[in-house]
Amino acid sequence: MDRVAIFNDYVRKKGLKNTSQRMIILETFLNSKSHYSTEELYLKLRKKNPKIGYATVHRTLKLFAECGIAVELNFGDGQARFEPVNDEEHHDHLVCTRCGDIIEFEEPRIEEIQEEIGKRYDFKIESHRHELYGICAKCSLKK
Amino acid sequence: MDRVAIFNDYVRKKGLKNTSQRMIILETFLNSKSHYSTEELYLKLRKKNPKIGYATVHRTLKLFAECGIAVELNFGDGQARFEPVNDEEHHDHLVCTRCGDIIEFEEPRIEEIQEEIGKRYDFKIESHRHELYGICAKCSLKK
DNA sequence: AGTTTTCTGAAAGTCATTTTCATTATCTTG
DNA sequence: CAAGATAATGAAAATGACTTTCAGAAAACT
Repeated sequence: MDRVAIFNDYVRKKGLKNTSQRMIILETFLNSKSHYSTEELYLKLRKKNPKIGYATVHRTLKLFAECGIAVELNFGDGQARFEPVNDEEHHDHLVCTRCGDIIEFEEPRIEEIQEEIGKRYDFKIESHRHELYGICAKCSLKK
Repeated sequence: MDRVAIFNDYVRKKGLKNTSQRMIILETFLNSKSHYSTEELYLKLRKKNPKIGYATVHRTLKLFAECGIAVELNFGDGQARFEPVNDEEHHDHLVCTRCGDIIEFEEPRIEEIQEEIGKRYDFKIESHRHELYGICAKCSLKK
């Protein structure tokens, strides 16, 4: 089931309504390089749809997170970012503290060890965040 | 060098002043179970020292982080938390999403893999955050 | 002790986010 | 399809954590 279908299902089940704004936001959100903050997505949407309000964008992003087609990320810059979720793959992030660039990485071994840690503490892991902060290759060169 | 000495050194080097408030805050901060938010530490300090202001507590916690005797953590509840740093050991956190309890874990294998990932992307890692969210043993029992 | 400089606490200001509320749009039912 | 019920929207106000301001207080230097 693709993410649009998941969202529509969620909306139906919850008795919510399917509005044009939500569709526009969903489409733009899914068809873009990820890691949008509310502000960024709002500004982007605004260009083509000047009538969409900031609050709606924010509410809709929260809704995406709620129904599982997005995750909320926070890289310590003081604003939440949202990333479309892809069921097949899970990744974490390298965050460049100089240019703000975000690189995704996958590491199944870490996922395994996490499971192990959960068992060790009798802790039911539901989600995690794992971010590595530092200087990316480009910035290292630039000096 | 213990953390009080590190702090005093830092203050001296930077031309800052050594005030009674800072000493009180430092002592309370170090001698407590960790993971205080500014608010929590402020309320605790207030009981014995009604004259200490919120801003001072917050500024001082930031100062601790700056001089390396504390780290700032963020568990997604909208407020920063500070934890005293212990040079010898490094740990990450399990955060119970039901009761807010925080359990520390150490896992050298993950630290190693992180190094490896840094090399893979030619990325100079300076810090990281790794948190596992879920339900702790106690809360699982409570139903 | 006097001077300079940093600190402090209270209050005001920021900034992202959230809520409110009057209006509008969607959905369901008749 | 129209009417009524209900949720959604956008603008503005509110919130809450954090940050800054500023006048008086405290520390460090001379």
